[in-house]
Amino acid sequence: MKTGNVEIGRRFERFQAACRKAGVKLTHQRLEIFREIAGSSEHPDAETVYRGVRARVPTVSLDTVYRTLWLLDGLGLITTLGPRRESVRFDPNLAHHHHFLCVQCGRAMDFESPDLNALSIPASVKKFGSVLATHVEVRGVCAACAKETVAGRTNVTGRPRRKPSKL
Amino acid sequence: MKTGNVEIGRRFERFQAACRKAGVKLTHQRLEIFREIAGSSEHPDAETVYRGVRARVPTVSLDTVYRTLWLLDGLGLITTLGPRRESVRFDPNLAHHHHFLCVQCGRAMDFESPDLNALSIPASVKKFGSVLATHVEVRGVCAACAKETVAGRTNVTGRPRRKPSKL
DNA sequence: TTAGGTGCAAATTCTTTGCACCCTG
DNA sequence: CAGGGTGCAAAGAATTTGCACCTAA
Repeated sequence: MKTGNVEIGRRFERFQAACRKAGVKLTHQRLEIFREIAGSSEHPDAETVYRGVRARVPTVSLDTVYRTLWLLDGLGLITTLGPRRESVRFDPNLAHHHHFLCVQCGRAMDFESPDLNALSIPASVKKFGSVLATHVEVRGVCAACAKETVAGRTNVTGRPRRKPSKL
Repeated sequence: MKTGNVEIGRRFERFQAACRKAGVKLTHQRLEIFREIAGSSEHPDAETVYRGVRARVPTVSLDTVYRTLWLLDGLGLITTLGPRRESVRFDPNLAHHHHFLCVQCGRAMDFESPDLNALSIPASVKKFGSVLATHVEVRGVCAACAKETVAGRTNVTGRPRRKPSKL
């Protein structure tokens, strides 16, 4: 899975511009960590990124990778898969349904929609494997969090609090 | 968020039938753990289920909750949100895209689809909060895993291996 | 210069495992 | 009665934090 050079270049520009705008420093480590992730269409975890970066910057620390990854996430330069920095959650609702996920507190709400149940998946997906289920994931900020977010701080720092806001 | 009694009853029957069919014992703890999760439309994590069950069965242990939850998952009685027992993964692809998630190995593949990008979300979702993004999550078994799964063992035991199959 | 970044090591939290005893089928 | 299931305590992993030194702007 390779990503075109043109696209990678674009991602770098976006990165540098975002750093400037957000007033965060453009360090060697950040550059290399970004390079590591921007160049792949894999969905690496922190450990994997760490291993890759260490090949070029032997002194980086795993926690810098974590901080940078969350920084990039905060800057909107990358996203995460699934629930955000929360552990696995279980869902007893076996009816076909969909989720609204709050990106602040991690809360998940169910909703139903016959239209969405009837989604047709592009044929190209079949080449990945056999399909068991399909659902729509909507991300946003839930009403409760929107209210709390007084001054719109976005915590771009890459230093998350351990429990963002346990439900 | 409450779930109707009829539906709960149905879930219990399904549970007992599934246990019988899979040949796993129907213990007091399992019943109570199932009751705890079947009765809510929250999406609790293991810790939350544990607290709830402990109110009725003071001696349950957290690890029994974990085992039972994964057992229920293995039996197809509940599902999980997001990636399956994997840590957070990051995605550098900012283009609107969708995911195919392998339920065996956790690998995620991107795919694009103008049709899916154009999904219209039901108006009822707006009451949850503001929508930032929407994407489709397809779950299935990837080609690689399908090949490996020789005898179709589904690991219903609830005793997962620590690293199911690190990508 | 100087506030923001970094590396290190220790702390935390979340999960899983080993094992002896217990209970369902 | 037998083998799966359970609780406990300890091991392991994945993340985060405190802090003193370093460096981009």
